[in-house]
Amino acid sequence: MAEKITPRSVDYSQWYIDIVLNAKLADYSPVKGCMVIRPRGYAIWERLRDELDRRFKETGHQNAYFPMFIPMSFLKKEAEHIEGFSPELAVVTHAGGEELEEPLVVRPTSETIIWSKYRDWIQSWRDLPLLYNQWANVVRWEKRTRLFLRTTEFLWQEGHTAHETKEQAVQETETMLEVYRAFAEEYLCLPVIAGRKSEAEKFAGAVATYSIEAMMQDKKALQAGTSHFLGQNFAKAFDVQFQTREGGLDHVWATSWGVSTRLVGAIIMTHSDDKGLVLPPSLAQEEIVVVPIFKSDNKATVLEYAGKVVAALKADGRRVAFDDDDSSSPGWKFAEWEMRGVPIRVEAGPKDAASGNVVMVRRDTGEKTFVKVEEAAAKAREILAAMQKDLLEKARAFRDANTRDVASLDDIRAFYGKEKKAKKQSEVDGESHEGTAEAAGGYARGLWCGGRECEAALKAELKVTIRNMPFDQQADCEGSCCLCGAPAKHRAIFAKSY
RNA sequence: CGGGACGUAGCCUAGCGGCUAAGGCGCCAGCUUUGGGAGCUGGAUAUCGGGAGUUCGAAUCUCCCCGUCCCGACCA
Repeated sequence: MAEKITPRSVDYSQWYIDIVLNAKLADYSPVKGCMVIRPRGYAIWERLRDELDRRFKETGHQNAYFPMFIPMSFLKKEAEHIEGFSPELAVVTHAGGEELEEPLVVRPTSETIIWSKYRDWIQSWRDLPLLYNQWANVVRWEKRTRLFLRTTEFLWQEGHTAHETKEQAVQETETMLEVYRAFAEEYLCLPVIAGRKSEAEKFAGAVATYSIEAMMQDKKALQAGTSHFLGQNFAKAFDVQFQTREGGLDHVWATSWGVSTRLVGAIIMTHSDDKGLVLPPSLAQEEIVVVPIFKSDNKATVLEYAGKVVAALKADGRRVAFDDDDSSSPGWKFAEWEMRGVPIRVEAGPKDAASGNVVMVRRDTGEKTFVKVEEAAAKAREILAAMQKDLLEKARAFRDANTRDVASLDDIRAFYGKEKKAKKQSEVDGESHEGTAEAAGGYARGLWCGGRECEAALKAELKVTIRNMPFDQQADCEGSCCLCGAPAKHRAIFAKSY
């Protein structure tokens, strides 16, 4: 059979699409830019969602649900907000066979409808803080879509909190970004950089936006989560005031924060290879697949043996698939389960049954281990734990190897200019051989003055933008802006991004 | 939203104005097989993306629309 997955070295975009479609994570819908999330894809989202939800509850948040239809007038109450979102709104003008008096916007985000209710619910400082989250779908009419990464409709969570003081709201913004950072690294094996967004990149209506940024295998950055300090902007727009401890009146301070199904795309693009999906064990629908290898004359023996292995693994708490289908060959099954990203494959055949072993194969490294059957459960646990750790470290090493300190615009040009040469070279060669490692680019780290102009100029010239200003790298920012030479204020990460 | 490419069975592809739209993969049945995508025999599956037009005749030519991919613009 023909190779199903386009190698990364040939066409990174096509590789990504091939994985999503062939691993049956998602499919296209009849409506442009929308996607159907299939069970294997949704399972990843479910696991991710459940763990994140647990972490939200642990930090004192509650879930609620607000409607998807928002009166158009609500969005107009916050000037920057409507300006930022209006190009991508879907609007309902007719319902029940009649034209509506006021058009309804299908939510692109829920700040406005939520704040319209917070106005009713918040009277006193005793009502604060209000720490709500909702899991929902949102719609943004995107011009250019990509499965999971940018779709017209997507699933996400949006936290919306209200606080008594500015300090508390800022604290909440930072706390939630830290929840995202820890979650991304521990659970998704995505090494991320937590930092503050530039003015140009911040959320429409926010005072400050923070993000976690991940690097994909093509060295482009992907914003994996955001947390916004909204100041009193929405409280003022929706007139949400409360009585302070001192008896005065003040507008409440707000935050919002979210991650979306885009994370599924980030996971795919960070860990997977040319054989298919690679998943962190934490997210895998099945941690282990057991493939019995039998002939017709030993089928019963082998199946019984393999069945015992399955039982032992399940008894140890593992999520196990048992592929005892007799119509496809072992080789087929191996390839198929690798495509699906199952972390461990256990092979159990007649030779193993005779020797009391099984073969354990690790998805990310391909490493084969012969294990005594009574040690299989312990060994599986060990491999899964190692894989969870190694995937993060491998991604971190890749990122660090593709991060460079820059001091001038020429440094940046050289950093990304190489990529152009590499592309031209590969065009000459007809095909490139090395995979993504050959392309230049990645994160450029340098001092920045904070000015909008030099950031915009950089974007215009190289399509490189400021991803964020890492929290842990703001000490010692003396020097000049690597873009314009003015006195620097921050240290920023520059990169091409999704 | 502009430029380009593409759309033929579940998937990939041939056919590019003329007879009943062809092949591979997959699928179904049976036999045989199974340690890295097996084999044989038989079988089913196509409003040729949709619509309109040109023509004696359209998968094939023209126009419009829809969708996917790539480039650009845009993008909390």
